[in-house]
Amino acid sequence: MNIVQDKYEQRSQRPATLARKTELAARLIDLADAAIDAAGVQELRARALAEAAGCSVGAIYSVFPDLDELILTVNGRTLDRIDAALAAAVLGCTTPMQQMERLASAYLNYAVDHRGHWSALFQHRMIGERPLPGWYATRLDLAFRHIEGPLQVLRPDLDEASRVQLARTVFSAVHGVVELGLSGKALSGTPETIGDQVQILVSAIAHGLAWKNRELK
Amino acid sequence: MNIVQDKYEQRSQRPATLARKTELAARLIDLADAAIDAAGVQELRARALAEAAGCSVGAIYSVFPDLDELILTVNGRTLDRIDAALAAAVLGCTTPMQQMERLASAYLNYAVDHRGHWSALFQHRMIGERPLPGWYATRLDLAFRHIEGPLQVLRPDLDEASRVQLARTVFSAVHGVVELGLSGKALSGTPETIGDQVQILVSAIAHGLAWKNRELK
DNA sequence: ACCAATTATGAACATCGTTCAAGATAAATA
DNA sequence: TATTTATCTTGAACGATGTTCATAATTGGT
Repeated sequence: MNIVQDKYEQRSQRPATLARKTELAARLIDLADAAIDAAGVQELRARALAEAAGCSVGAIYSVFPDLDELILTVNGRTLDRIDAALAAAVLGCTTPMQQMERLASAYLNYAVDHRGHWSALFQHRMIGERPLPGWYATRLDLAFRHIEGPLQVLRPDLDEASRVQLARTVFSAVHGVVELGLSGKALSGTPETIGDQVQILVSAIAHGLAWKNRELK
Repeated sequence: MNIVQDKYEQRSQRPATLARKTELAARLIDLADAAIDAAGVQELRARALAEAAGCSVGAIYSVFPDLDELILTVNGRTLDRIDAALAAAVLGCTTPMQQMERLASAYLNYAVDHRGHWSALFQHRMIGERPLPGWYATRLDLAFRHIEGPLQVLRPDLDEASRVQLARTVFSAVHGVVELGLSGKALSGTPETIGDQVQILVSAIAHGLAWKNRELK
C-alpha cells in the first residue's frame, strides 16, 4: 500500500523521489498520529510537524494536499484501532446483551484512553465541507458491523438493511452518551459515571428491542 | 439584565459609556446569533462582525473578553430556544411514549432547521479547555428537565437523582443519533432517515425502561 | 562534464484573533 | 466657559496559523 502513489500523485516521478515520499508520508502519519493522541487534533501544527519529521513545511504539501487529508488518514488508523478493540471485546461473550455491553464499554474505554484520537474523528468536518472519502465510510461500516451480531439475535425478524441501519443507530446512541459525558456538557464527566449510564442505556435498548421482537411473535 | 455590567465590568464607568456598551453588546449578540445561524460558528469573524455592527474591532473586546465568550452567550440563547421548542412539543401529549417521541422529534427539527446554532453548542470547547460557566449547566438542565416527566411515569421507582441522570442519558443518546446523522458519519444523512432512527431508538429505550419497571414489581 | 527536468526549500502571503499606544471624548474643576 | 484630567475608542500592529511558489538544489540521461 503506497499512500503517495495511490492517492495523490499519478504523474511521472523519479523512482528515488517516490521512495523518499512514501517514507516521508509514513513518518508524517506516525508523527501526526502521536501528536493527535497526545494533545488533540487542534494542537497539530504544520511547522512543528515539519520540524519533528526533519523536513521543510513545503514537503508536507508534496505528500498531502493539506493537513486535513493527513488528519483524515490518521482518523482511518483510529477507526481500525477502534474496530480491533470492538472485535476483541466480544470474544468469549455468548448472550447478545453481554456482547452489546462489552462493545459499548470498549468504545467508551477507547475514547477515554485516547481522547485525542477519538475526538479527531468527530470534531473534524462536522459541517457541510468536503464529503468524506469512500474508504472512510467503509471503515466506519466495519466498526458498526460488530453490533450487528447481537442485533441479529435480538431482532431476527429484521432484514439486513434494517439491521445495518439499526446498528448505526445504536452506535450513535452510545456515542452520544460518551461524547456529552466526556465533554462535560451532560452527565458528571467521570468515566465511571459515563460507564454506568452507557450500561443503563444499552440495557434499556436491548430489552426494548427484545420486547419488540416478543411482541411480534 | 445588563450583560456588560453584570458579567465583565464591575469598575467605575461613565454612565453614557455603560449605556453605549450595553447597546453594543446587544447588537453584537444579535449579529453573531444571525451569523452563526446562517453560516456556522466557524465562519464568525471579528472584523466582519465589527463592520456589521458599525464599530471598531477593539470595541468587541471592550464588551466581551474574547469571541469565545460572545459565542457562549449566543449558545445560551440557543439553549433557551431549544428549551422552548421542547416545552411546546409535549403540549397535549398524554402517554410518556408519545411525549418522548415528540421531544426527540422537536430536538431533531431544531438541529435540522438551525444547524449553525445547534452545532455551535457542541462543536465548541469539546476538549479540556476553560470550564463551562455555571449558567450554562443550569440552562442545559432546564432543557433536560422536559424528559423527566415521561421518565417519572415509566420508572416511578427511581429517586430524583437517578431520574435526572437518566434524563441526561436519554438526551445524550438522541443527540448522538442526530449528530452522527447530520454529520453524515453514520446513517444516510437525510432528515427523514434520521427521524426514523430517532423514533426507533426512543421507542426501544422507552419500552426497555417500562419492561425494567414491570420486572421490578 | 554538462544539461534539462524534476524536486525540495523556506521566506512570503493571506487571514485569523487579539492587543495597546495614541488620539478622541466626556466629566470635573476653576 | 475654558482648562484639566480621567476615561474611552480606535485601528494599525503583533504573533500565529495554513498554504504557496520563486528559487535553489538535485537527479538522471547524454
